[in-house]
Amino acid sequence: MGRDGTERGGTERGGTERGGTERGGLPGASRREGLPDTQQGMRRRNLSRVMHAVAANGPLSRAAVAARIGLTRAAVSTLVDELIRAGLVEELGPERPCRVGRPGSALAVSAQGPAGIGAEVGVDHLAACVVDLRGAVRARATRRVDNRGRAPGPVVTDLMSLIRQVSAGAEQEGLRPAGLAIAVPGLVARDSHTVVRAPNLDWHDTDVGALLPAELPLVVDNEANFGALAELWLGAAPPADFLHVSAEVGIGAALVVEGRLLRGARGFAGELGHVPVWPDGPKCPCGGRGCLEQYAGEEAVLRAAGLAPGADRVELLATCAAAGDENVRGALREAGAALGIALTGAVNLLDPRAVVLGGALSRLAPWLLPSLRDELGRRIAGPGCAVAVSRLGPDGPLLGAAHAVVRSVLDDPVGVA
Amino acid sequence: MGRDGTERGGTERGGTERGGTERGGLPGASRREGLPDTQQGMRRRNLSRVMHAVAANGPLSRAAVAARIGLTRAAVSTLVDELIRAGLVEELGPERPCRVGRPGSALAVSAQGPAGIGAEVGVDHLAACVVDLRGAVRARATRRVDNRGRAPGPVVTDLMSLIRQVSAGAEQEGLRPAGLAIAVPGLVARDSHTVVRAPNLDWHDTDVGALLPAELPLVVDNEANFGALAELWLGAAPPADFLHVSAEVGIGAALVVEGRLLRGARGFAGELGHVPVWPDGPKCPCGGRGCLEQYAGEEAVLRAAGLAPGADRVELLATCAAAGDENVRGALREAGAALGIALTGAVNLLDPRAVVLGGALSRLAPWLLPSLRDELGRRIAGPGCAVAVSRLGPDGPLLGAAHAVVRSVLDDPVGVA
DNA sequence: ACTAATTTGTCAATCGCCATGACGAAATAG
DNA sequence: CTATTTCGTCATGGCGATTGACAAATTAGT
Repeated sequence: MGRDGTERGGTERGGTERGGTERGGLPGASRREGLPDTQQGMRRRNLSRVMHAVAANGPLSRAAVAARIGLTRAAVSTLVDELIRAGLVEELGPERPCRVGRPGSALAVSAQGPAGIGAEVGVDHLAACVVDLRGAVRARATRRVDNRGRAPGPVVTDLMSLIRQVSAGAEQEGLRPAGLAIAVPGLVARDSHTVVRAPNLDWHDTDVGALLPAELPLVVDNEANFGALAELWLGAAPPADFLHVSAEVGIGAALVVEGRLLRGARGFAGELGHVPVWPDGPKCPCGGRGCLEQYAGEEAVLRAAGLAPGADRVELLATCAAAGDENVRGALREAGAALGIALTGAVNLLDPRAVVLGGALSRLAPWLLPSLRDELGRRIAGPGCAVAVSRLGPDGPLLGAAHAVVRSVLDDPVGVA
Repeated sequence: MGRDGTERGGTERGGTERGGTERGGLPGASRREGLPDTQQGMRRRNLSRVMHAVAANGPLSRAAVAARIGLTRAAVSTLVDELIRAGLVEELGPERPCRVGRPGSALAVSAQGPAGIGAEVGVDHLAACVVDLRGAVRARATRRVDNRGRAPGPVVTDLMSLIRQVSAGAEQEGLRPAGLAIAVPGLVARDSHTVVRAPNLDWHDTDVGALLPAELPLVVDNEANFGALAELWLGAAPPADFLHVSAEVGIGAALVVEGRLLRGARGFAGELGHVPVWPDGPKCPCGGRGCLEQYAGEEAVLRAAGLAPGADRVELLATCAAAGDENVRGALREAGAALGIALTGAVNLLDPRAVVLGGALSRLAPWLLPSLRDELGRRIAGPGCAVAVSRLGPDGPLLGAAHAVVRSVLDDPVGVA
């Protein structure tokens, strides 16, 4: 995939580099006070605005872009020229004249330019996909593997072969991989490629970046985070402030505030699974008692339902519940109630505009929602908070990862001219 | 005819008006996709950077400012000239030469320029103060009044007389009030001056702005929010990510993320007092059961301690506990444990770098902390989270309000002509 | 004491980027 | 066929930061 790899190798893109200035108490420590504002920065931001406008609002003429982002037509012309020369935007030809006046020439983000590669390490599958700048999935591959307790090396090797497969297919279509984002079911240290712990994989302090060939800019993050970003970018009517709850084996949450992900000081935010629900409840491996996972975690629900852990546990639960199994329905009802109690705390604390259930929860939503909404509605004063179910379901994290790369290109189109 | 109307009617684009219409920014300028990036904006941001650098890091020479913010000395020179002409920065004279080379001339933010007025409506007091650009409190006035159940009109009238008193004093010293910020013990709707509800004052949907002469730019916000900002700006070794917990009558929290306050979609974030601790506990006026306030709220603690509500309840608790009253100590121990459980959820969810106890909690911290830390430490896996006590104590909200005005001047120095 | 070295603040010249206003081009309306 | 409207581009200008040079003020070295 290294056709133009050198071109992008130099610059660090994708926002991870920013911020985080150590606010050490010492006066001499904080050297830089934010980055200086120079004309190049202005240019970059305006290029980004053009990209976002064109990417988000279909084909657009230069004049329409200018009106939308508040610059003059002349300025937009030069910006668009630069983007076309960089292969990020292409001219589709004259617009259909529907109003009086000369028709503009339609612009769209390139379908041949850079593309984002998303990958996912699940507990029992691996997946990879390629998404182009327009947001279309151009290639995709999945493989069922039980990764429980498997060493990181072989897992990443397998994943890499999937990645090579999809990116080879994409390159044949003229796409150029611009970055790789990997979703993992575990905690990832902030601004790093290190999986601090992934209980279901039994990984600890694993530097995923060190296991991969350093061909592309890499991002590694929690699957719940990528799932939330997918909901933000691809969801039906996305509010910019919501709490995304997902469950694979553990229960994770991701909070989106003003269109940005809240990661926490160390990157560990979103551990909804270990919020205390019944403080004197059963012991939890985390050290606490009565954590949400003891009531709504996969294992707890299976046990309460009287089912043995099988191959596809979530599907098993769903089919049993759909068939009317009262044990299963009761277990899901209880899980929903526990979720509702934990979410009450979260909603009181964060005032999101909505709570979105993703991942396995979206599959089980029909049986979780009544008791969840009941607890939430009873306990929360005031206007309350909408509870919605994600359309994306289990695809969220993978799509979110690929789109994260695409967004990083939109955010800074001119990595290197 | 319709220059805008035709544009809208003709096209068939699926009007995806982005949700973020109500961006909190001061100037209207709500263009379609964020505001355009023009040279004036660059100038404004760089003026702001100079102001922040000079304000934060003591007297500084132009060269030092340039090195710190990454601009050239020449550019900083013109920026500083403009700030001096505007009366926001003043030249203190030649620096003491400690290194080789020509000594610079020290710059500091003006002590005679604009100043921020902070005011506070407490349940049993009113206060106002004036803070200059250097952060010094230049005037201050407090008055003990029992505001419980008093109508907003008279309360605001009394507060206004305090405000006039301090601002008259400040004007005699050459200060010019640049804005007014009022801290109230209740929920304030986002980007408004309306107190949606303040249970202890018995205010509902009260537009404080309408009760005040519109002399100055006004900000109204929750006292917990201002307290957290005070901690951020004035605290000992302030991390940029922390959870500030304060209690006056209710229990409020404010979350600071990357140096910014998280307000929530409606501005109601931080309702820690109504996080469920024991889901089947006693009923709470909010509608829930077993909310934190039922265990750690002022009333609950007084009841558990066997004390009658008196004049200064917090002080009463503190003196009894200090005297060794076992009933009081036990009540505070229980309250601390409940706080610890609620904070476990919050910390798991948000991963702050620290939890800071402010307001009345800082006074009672010696008796709350042991059980609080115990619960938190037992339940939270991983690196845990520091628990600190605010130095500011009850002064936090008032100082935070005044400083909020000062910060707004630093953030946009030329806006205040 | 005198010179060399270093740092500061400022000035003139230049470059980058966007705004302005005018123009030809391409469509519709009458 | 002409008037009107809108689009894209060009030349010009303004604004803001950079570059490079210089005088001023201080320390270091002999």
